[in-house]
Amino acid sequence: MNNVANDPLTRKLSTFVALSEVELAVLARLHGRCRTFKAGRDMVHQGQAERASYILSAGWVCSYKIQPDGTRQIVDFQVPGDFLGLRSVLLRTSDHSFEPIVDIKATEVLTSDLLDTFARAPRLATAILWAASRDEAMVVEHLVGIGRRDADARMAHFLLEMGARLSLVGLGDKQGYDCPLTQYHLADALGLSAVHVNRVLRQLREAGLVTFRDGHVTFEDFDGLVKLAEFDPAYLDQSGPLLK
Amino acid sequence: MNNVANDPLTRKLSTFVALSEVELAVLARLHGRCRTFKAGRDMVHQGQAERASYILSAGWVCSYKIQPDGTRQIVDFQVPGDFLGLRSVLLRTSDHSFEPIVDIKATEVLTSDLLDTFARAPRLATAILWAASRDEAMVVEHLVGIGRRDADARMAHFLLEMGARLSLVGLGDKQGYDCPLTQYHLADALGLSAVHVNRVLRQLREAGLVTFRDGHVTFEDFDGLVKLAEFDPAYLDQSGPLLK
DNA sequence: CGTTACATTGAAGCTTATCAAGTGCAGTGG
DNA sequence: CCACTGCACTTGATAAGCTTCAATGTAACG
Repeated sequence: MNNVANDPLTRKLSTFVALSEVELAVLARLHGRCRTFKAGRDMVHQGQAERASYILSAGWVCSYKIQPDGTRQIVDFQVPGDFLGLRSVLLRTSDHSFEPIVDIKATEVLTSDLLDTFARAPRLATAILWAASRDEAMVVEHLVGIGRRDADARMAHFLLEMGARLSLVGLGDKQGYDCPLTQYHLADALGLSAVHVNRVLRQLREAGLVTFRDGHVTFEDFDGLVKLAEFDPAYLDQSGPLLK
Repeated sequence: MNNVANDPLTRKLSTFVALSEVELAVLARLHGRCRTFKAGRDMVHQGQAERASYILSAGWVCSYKIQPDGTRQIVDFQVPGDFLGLRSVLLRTSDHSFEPIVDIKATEVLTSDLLDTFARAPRLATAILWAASRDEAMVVEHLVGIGRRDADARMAHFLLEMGARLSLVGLGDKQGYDCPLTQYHLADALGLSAVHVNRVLRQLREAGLVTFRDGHVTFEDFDGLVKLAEFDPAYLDQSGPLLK
């Protein structure tokens, strides 16, 4: 369980409520077996009945759905401190798949332990539900982006959101962040073709707004990007440490 | 609180777990003041800090987000038995707005009562979390539709989903259902223009699949529509009473 | 009976997809 | 060490799908 205070989930939940020693201990006990997963190999498969969820401690994961015609829609990315599969523990089958984008570390959380926590540490439970609500708000914002923003704004918004999320756990700032995604991941997430993703990235780069290259996102003109994307981070509910 | 057993929410939750007398009583007590809202007048406004959520007992509501440029994305529709604003009770501000599509009836649920219920009736709490998980799964499927389905399949999928959801609370079947939406609602929900919605509806009608007219959806060729939409209702997690 | 809200249709044009070809680079095995 | 392979990225040409603009139709309502 190592140093709980510096664990990314603890860090994230602490922006919502200050947790007591006791609550931190309950949270620590929630962390089960620590497992590693290889990049590219699915952890959970669509349609599979899954009894546990995970807390991601290192690396990036994406959750996605495959269509019968083979096209893929990435629903969300998970970064350190995020839950994996929290939504589907209560559903009879997982409605989506998880793919580690790089080699990752995650600890298992048993559904029974989770429900126990709800009865025994209500404040912690509230914090976990807050995180889940925030996750859903991100999916909603993603939906809005795909439905109503053009490709440029969509990309800009996405890059800004990931920056804000990563900065919350200390993995990014207003300069930029490390990002292991390929242009294919971006395409599957944003509902675009990989070819078009390439063109959009070029435009943003040539406009001097942002550079996506060699696994790193560099913000060249942060405010300009915010304006293009009409990015309002209210939905992330992290009024404190936004991008510094 | 009238006849709880026939209340649409009770009916919905019962497809997940059989609730005991005691749990039904707690659920009944959760229902606060019954209120009515006029069609078209917003109930909750984006950015507003909201302390309560609602249980919808009659009528249709949509939840949506407005973009700075004025375009609107409808995130989901709520029908009788659905919660309203459950996701945002824990967030500091509501991240979206609610508009009643017709005159509706809804009962208020206080956040404090809700959290109490979690501690006092764990099985009921699980059922409520199940409903919330299912709502999120619907948003995810909506995201997939907008990102990866063409306009025809998107429309077909939407009409089928609403049919399945309504049949769960006894308001629809394999023949069709009453639907108070305008083509503008459909456009805002599906990420299309109203003009294109009109054309798509015409195509589906002329192909002998569905008719959307005068506030009523009529399935003319249910299986054909399922095939076109590649509709797999697994995500709705309502294995029992799907469309009859 | 004019007004308003919703539905319908045509025409033109833009955004994005698809197809096709080619570059650059890291890893692998001879 | 070098050819070979595979993957990610890049670019151009063409075309589809959908939007926008504009006009018209239709039913309900005060």
